[in-house]
Amino acid sequence: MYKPATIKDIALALQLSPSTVSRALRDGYEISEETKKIVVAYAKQVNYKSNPIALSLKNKRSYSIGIVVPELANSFFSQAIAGVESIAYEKGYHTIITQTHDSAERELINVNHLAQRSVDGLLISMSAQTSDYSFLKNLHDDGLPIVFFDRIIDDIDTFKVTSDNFSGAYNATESLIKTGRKKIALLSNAPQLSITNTRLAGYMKALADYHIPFRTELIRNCSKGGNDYHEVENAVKELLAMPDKPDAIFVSSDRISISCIRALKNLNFNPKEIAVAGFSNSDVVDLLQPSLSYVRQKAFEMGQIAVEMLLKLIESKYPITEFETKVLNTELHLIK
Amino acid sequence: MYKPATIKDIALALQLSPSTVSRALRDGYEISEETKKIVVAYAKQVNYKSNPIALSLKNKRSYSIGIVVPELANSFFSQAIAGVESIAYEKGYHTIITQTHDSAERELINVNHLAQRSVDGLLISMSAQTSDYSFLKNLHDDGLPIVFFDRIIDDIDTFKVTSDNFSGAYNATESLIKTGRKKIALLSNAPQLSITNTRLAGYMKALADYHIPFRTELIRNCSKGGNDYHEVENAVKELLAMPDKPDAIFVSSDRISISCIRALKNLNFNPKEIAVAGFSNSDVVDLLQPSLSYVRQKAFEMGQIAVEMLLKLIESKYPITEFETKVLNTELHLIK
DNA sequence: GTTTTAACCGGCAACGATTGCGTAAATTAT
DNA sequence: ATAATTTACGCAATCGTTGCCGGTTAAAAC
Repeated sequence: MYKPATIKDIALALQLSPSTVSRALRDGYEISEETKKIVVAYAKQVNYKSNPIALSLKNKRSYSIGIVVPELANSFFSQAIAGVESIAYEKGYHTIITQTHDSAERELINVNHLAQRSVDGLLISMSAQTSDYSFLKNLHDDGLPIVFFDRIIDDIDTFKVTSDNFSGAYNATESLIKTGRKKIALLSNAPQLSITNTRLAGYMKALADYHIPFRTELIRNCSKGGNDYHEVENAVKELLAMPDKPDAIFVSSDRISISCIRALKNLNFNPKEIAVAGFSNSDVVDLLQPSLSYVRQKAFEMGQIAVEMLLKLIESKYPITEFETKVLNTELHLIK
Repeated sequence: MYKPATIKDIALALQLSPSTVSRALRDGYEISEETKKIVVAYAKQVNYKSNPIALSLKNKRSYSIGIVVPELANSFFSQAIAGVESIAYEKGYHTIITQTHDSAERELINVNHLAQRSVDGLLISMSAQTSDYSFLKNLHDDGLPIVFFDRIIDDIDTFKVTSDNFSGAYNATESLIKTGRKKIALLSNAPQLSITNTRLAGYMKALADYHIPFRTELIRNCSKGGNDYHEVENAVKELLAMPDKPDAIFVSSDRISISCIRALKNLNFNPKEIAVAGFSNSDVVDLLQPSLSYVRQKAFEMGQIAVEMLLKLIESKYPITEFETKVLNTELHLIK
């Protein structure tokens, strides 16, 4: 079996006590320079690396942070994770990434696993299908530092960072209106997500500002969040089969934007006939056909900010009671 | 701080010894049914969960496996990871995912971190920029179970799983030839990757079989693996500026396929003028414009097979000396 | 009635690293 | 020359859990 050198091994080989070796390696003041040299040299020779597991057990600190996202295949999340890593590595923390596939059950399992493997803190963007947040609340009450990003929740009082989803949705809707569209459908994600509702509000405000009546029959919730393509295709099909059918679709979810484009293609719809705008952080969204205007979130920055908040929580000597929710603006990219 | 209940806490509360509690919870034969009931009930009440860190320290088993991939944002890898997870969770293992961004340095750091956090084994697809495999070889020689997938290497003797890159490349090239293309350029990844060379061989064989001369000036290595778009754009630009310029491009790398498409669009090239075929597991490749024929790998299955191999290594009582390299076939999707 | 034999449970040590405390020897101060 | 201090190190406990060795009862066997 794989068996790295330990402090005891070194102590035995050098006829010293483990304590002395430990202190020598950490450059303790009570160890003679000569001894230090010997120990350090031998440690290097046998490629000694301190055992993080043992340290975690003793210190209850692991210098690793857990990341929980719905779906790695979603560009937004992989970009956010890259942002997290850029800061975390710099500060000496490692990241442990898990995905929930938008399943509440998997989310519970993953979060508990991370908590028990004593991550020092948790970055989480909630699964679309989670409605019971008590497991997170319990962990948080027990003192586990948690920061929410993107898909945040109200029930837990801590640092949060998300996009200005209201304005993003408003601007996207407005851009459709400005190109003459008046019957704008909305495809959205599961209604228990914070972002779903905020984006709905932005959409409604834009309609109101331009005196376009709000029609509930133009709203479709795809509660499986685009994990089920057929749910989206059916929604699109229904919309386009309406007698007074929409001339545009605003998609308020990243995954569903792509599914919507695919549905329009599969249903052989003329791109001129129906305009699409949607949230998307896909790195190929500009190459898609039918094309769409898209709202891009600052995913990388969001990851960076989230982890900075988390590290503040982790490294604070005293409990923090004043929390902030940061809101990042979005960028609207129009079809050329 | 977050402080879960321990066996000691239970022992103290129930006036028992820690050993008794431990055995009661694991249903040891030497504990009376009555005591077991009491202990189990109390453990449930205080939500006792065994501390995996302590267990790892003691047993040198963590029931977690490390996954190292170049890039999470690459659909191929996120699909493979999903495959790994599907099996791993079922068998009671957790996954710890890290990405290298194709950096040799980051790969070294991540692998060492995983090894020291005592993962029971490692699944790895090599970074494009790694040329020194000694760190892996050392770990492997020390007994750490390792399975390579997709981007495998020859230097280490263990289980491996990859795609039939030769046939994939052959078929894609052949499809271009069959549509009348004769001057087929090749865009490929870093030459130290196994897959790069195998795909090159498939490309060359197809040319040879159809009596098309092989021209080195039509080969371009993008050694940054598509992480640098401009590298790809320049390669495309150069190819298309040649006096006897190619009428088709075969892209032998997932990431670069997308970059190539983007380059052709940015350079305003007529899709009729130049046909493209490439490896891609993107879930939107069928929606891209300019469109391309694409070779799809069985990423999910590859992840499943890789983890099954790894679990065989991990759970085997005796050292395994007979290793297998599994090769999965690919699917060619032609432009409609 | 004495010995065997279960059934049940506790104590100790160990996994690897750290740390407060104790202490011997060496050095300095008086 | 003696006391006070410094230097340099070892001991033992700790984190949570489990394996191993005991030991104490009681019932069963002789």
